[in-house]
Amino acid sequence: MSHPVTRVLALLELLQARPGLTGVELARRLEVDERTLRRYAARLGELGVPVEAGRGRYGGYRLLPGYKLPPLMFTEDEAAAVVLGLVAGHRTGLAVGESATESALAKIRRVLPQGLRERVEAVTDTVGHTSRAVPAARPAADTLLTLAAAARARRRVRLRYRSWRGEETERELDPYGLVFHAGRWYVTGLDRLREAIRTFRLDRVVSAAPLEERFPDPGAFDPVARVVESLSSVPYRHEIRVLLEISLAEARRRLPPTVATLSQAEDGVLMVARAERLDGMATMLAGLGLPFTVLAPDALREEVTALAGRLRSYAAR
Amino acid sequence: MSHPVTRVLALLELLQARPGLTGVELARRLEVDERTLRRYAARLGELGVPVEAGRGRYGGYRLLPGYKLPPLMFTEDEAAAVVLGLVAGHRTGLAVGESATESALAKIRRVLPQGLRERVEAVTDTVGHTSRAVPAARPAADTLLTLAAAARARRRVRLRYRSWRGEETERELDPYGLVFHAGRWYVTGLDRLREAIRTFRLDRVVSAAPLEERFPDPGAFDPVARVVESLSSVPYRHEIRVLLEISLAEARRRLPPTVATLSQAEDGVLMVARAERLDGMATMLAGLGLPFTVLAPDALREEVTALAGRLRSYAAR
DNA sequence: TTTATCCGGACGGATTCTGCCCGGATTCGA
DNA sequence: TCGAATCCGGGCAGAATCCGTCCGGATAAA
Repeated sequence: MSHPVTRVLALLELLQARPGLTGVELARRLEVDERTLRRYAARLGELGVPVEAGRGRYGGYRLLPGYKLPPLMFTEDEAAAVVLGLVAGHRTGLAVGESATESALAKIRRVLPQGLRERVEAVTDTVGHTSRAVPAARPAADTLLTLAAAARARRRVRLRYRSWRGEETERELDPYGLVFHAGRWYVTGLDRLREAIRTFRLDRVVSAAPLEERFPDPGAFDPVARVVESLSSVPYRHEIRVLLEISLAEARRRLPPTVATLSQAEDGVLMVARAERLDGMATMLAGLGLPFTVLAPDALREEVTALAGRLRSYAAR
Repeated sequence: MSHPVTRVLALLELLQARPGLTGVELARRLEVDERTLRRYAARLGELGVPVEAGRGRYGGYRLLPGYKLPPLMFTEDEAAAVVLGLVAGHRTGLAVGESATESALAKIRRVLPQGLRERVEAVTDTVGHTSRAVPAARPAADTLLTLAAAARARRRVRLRYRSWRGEETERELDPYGLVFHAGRWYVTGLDRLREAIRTFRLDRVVSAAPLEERFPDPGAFDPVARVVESLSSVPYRHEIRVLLEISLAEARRRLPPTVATLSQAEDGVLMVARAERLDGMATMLAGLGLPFTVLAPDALREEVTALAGRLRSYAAR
């Protein structure tokens, strides 16, 4: 072991992989005197990588979070897992910070040893998927982090938001929760501009800045249910009410929450939904393959009857 | 800038973030003489982090892949993206190497500066999901990397495999491709033990070692189709053939490949599938909401007719 | 109390670091 | 071909750093 830079990094690597090693052991591994080992530990502290030591029996050294991120000493397996994890996040839409993800990937790929890089690329090149990649619509990492921290701390945020039309508005929001749904990130909470619960897509958030104001605990507010509800509460023309002869649990498994609201009723499950066109609803009901009763509207009964007629004609071909 | 260890790491950080910086610029940023900067570059080389320099106009320094992975100097956004990417991969099942992922996450979390760690944890703690997490069934990173490299290089592998019953077998496989499907990784290829195409789950692979033998290009072999087929080629009772009045692209969007095989025909799309029960198939066809012609079997026509009758009665309630 | 662990200043000899000097090599575009 | 812009590395001398050794002391847990 020839040089201090080498040894200091080796110490960092040992401590990242194995918190709690003793000074004797670390000195042995680095082939230095214990006093020197202590100097290296101090050196890491000067680098912004504080090292804490427990004294006495069962003592040893471990890294503490510092004011900055230290060099990360990954093994090859870990680096591969990181690359594939980033790629996976990208594919599913769960990745955040397009630029942060891309630059992290670039940094790793640039220095991946040849053999490992080929193996990792073989995975990404050869793997086939049976489900489609999610179209890109990702929030900046900072937006997500800021809103999550604000939601947890119950702090109001000032939100600059760009609507689908391109208009920018600024408002204050009490963020109640974050939801990941169908490849997109949403924040839902009390919009102080409208004094109503609103849901926003994070990829449309231009900026989010925490304010000093706190908001009270929203109690049993369910962000997931709320996002799903707001996504489905487009003012469709028809309100539909159908009684399904099925259990509530099974209905929940079969029907996406974005499609209908389900509740237990006397003779089955009450499904309440909205639809622009009733023929599509008739088709969906037929596709459930179970007995149902149309409570409203009458026009849906007619659509179901018409569908039955069509099926009859198809079978007769 | 006080100390050589500090400066060498600062150089590494600069080069990871900005390949191509000139010696003059790097020396300025590190507040050292250019000659010293050159010495630092050489020092990185000694650390196993080779630095290449382009001479002449538009020259500059950049990192090369070395024989080992260097310390990775991530920004806070990048680290957050890595953590969230790993968590995303874990959730979707696309993550590999349970232990590699966990240890990489542990390494980062241990040293994330307080503020950033809280923000990242706020995300993972507060986010709600509308789709379910995939149950864990992940291959070791090494297994995946080895098989992918072998598939690409068309090298046979010796596979030790544990069946669902717990029996271990050893065989040689010509891996044609890897597929990720429904939260699981599969490899498909020519099983030299059976001399037939077989599909294996990677989480059941005990070990995979590349051999010297090469295998010929499998030509137009489609690993995705094959995996899907082998997963669905349970010997269902009925073969079904239906002509759908729809485009092939739309059919592919509406019908999961695990359900049916689709091909372009003269008057629409030919759907070939297998089913144990025809009433379920009738229901599915009704749920497509488009005209169709049952080519076979006759019993399916009867089931469609029966479904039409049932729908008629529901509408009459 | 005992055992096992970490702590840090001081010293002196050995080694390394650094800026400066300098002649040389290599790209690229006009 | 030339000029501009870039990298290269040995040598020198003064400054800085490294390292083992020494040592008295502090801290946990059983």
